[in-house]
Amino acid sequence: MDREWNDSQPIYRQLRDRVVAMILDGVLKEGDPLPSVRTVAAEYRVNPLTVLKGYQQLVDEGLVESRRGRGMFINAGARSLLLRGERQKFLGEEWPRIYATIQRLGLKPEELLENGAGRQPKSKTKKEEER
Amino acid sequence: MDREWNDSQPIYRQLRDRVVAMILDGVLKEGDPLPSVRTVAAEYRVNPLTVLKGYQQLVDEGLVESRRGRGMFINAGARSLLLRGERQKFLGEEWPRIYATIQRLGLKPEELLENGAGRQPKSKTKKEEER
DNA sequence: AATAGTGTTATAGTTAACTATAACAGCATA
DNA sequence: TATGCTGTTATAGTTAACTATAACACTATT
Repeated sequence: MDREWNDSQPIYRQLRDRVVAMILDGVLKEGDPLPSVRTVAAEYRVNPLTVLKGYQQLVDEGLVESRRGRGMFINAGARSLLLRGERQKFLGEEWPRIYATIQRLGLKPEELLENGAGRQPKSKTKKEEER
Repeated sequence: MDREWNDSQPIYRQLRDRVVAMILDGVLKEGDPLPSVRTVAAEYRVNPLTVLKGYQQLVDEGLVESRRGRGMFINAGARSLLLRGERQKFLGEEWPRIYATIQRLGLKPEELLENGAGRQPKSKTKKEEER
């Protein structure tokens, strides 16, 4: 967990996404408690209400259960629920846009998918440049 | 050009991105005029100031020149300037996040490459489900 | 000169995101 | 019972994005 924020999305959504990532990565397993609202707020120097808003989103999605006075806990089945939902969302809404961008920039999808890095296209030929 | 907006980014930035896409795709060539602020505002049913803000961004990036009373025009060298800049931005800031997501969701490169449109994962096996 | 297009600026209001601060409500444990 | 941790609600203020409406400044055409 690094503590940098991205200005392209509201903090509470990024917060939600991080927890989602932790669930998918198995860092947070079913039954596990989330780090408390206040803890996170302090650690990331963010308002507790902002953290709460991110967490509420998870509750609304049925991924997390909130027990007053105890904490918030990962629900049973959260991970497989996520795998289905996030896959669909990604393939349906995000990937098409991303793929179009890759094409537009003249990058090779195969290369990008092989090694996550994606080499810089160095000496571009005149042809490539003009496409 | 379809006229839908994405709630994940401010309209003026999406507007900017569309023009950029049109330049990269060769729909708008150097010297061409952009559709006028008022035209776009009317067509997309958006405030003229919002359109202007998107266009100003392009001016600030040196891609577009504004001539009062005449219109706004694509600068010389805009496309190659874009190819460099956008590639770097994409590879440096966006792709790493995207790639991580792909890994997390256990998506297969073949699946993604099949068609940019994105295909729904059909009957997933128990094994896949648990990763 | 008048008109109809351009970009630009001004004024003002709404909403969502975020912030600060404080208090309330429930649970566990010394 | 008191302390300290949870989630939750209340109040209020700031900022960015967006909106509506209007006017101004410039250019080209009639």
